[in-house]
Amino acid sequence: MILRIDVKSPVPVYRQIVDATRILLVNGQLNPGDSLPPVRRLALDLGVHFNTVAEAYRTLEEEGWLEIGRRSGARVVSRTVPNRSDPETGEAFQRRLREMAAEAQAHGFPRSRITRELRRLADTLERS
Amino acid sequence: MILRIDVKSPVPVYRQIVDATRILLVNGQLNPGDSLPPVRRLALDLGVHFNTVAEAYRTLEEEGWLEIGRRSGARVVSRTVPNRSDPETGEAFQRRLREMAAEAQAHGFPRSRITRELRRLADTLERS
DNA sequence: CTCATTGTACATTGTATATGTACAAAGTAC
DNA sequence: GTACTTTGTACATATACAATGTACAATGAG
Repeated sequence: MILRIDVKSPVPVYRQIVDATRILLVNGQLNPGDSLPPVRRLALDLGVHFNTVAEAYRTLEEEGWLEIGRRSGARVVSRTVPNRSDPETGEAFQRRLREMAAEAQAHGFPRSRITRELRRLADTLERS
Repeated sequence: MILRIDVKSPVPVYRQIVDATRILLVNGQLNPGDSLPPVRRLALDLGVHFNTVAEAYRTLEEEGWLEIGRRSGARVVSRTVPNRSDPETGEAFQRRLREMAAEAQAHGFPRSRITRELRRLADTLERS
């Protein structure tokens, strides 16, 4: 499993691991039955402590993606997606989207590229 | 100035203030010459300590949006947008976009609504 | 049965957020 | 010009959380 994390980011490392892994899970690059690397192994690869990785695995387990066993390690399980999406999720999604767009513009990122990236992601999601 | 913040959010309050204000600035709802409320006033409105608001103002000042004076308070200044957007900003934007989409899907948010929100924001940005 | 491999528990340390309190600066009123 | 009020600033403190260090427990392999 290849992840890139940034220790200088304000986003905590364990959450970066969660976020990156969740993308693999949603995209079907990790499927039920697949094993994740042992915490010590992934920790070495990423250059962090194994407890940090363990925390990330536990978070993903709470979200229903993984099953963790003492000797068996972390294994992807088939997950029943919550089909009842609360309205708050939608609002938060919209708000964070606007925040990110504003921040990108503030960094000098041209509006045309923002719209392009937004549409590109929309297309990708539609096709997969 | 009307902002909504959430003290239960994992995002720190001062950053929520920064993010929300930045949207107003980018959208032209706050313009050069406009004054922001005194820190004690906005703090009362939001239900936080005034030093928390002051920290947000300082962050926006560092980003080049504001000018802060002892007695004059915080005032919006005309800002020269960095026209040289470093490639890292673009990559980070794409990555965070994908992370958010994955998280929304994990929460049961239907893919169709995600694509709709993405395109809606793209349209809005294009027209304004 | 033994042991290596795996995750877990918990104490410790560092960092960042939010607050409390005292202070400094700078307009305003007279 | 002096006193006062309004503004932001500085810094010490409390707390929460992230990351680590270290010891332990469970479990599959041989």
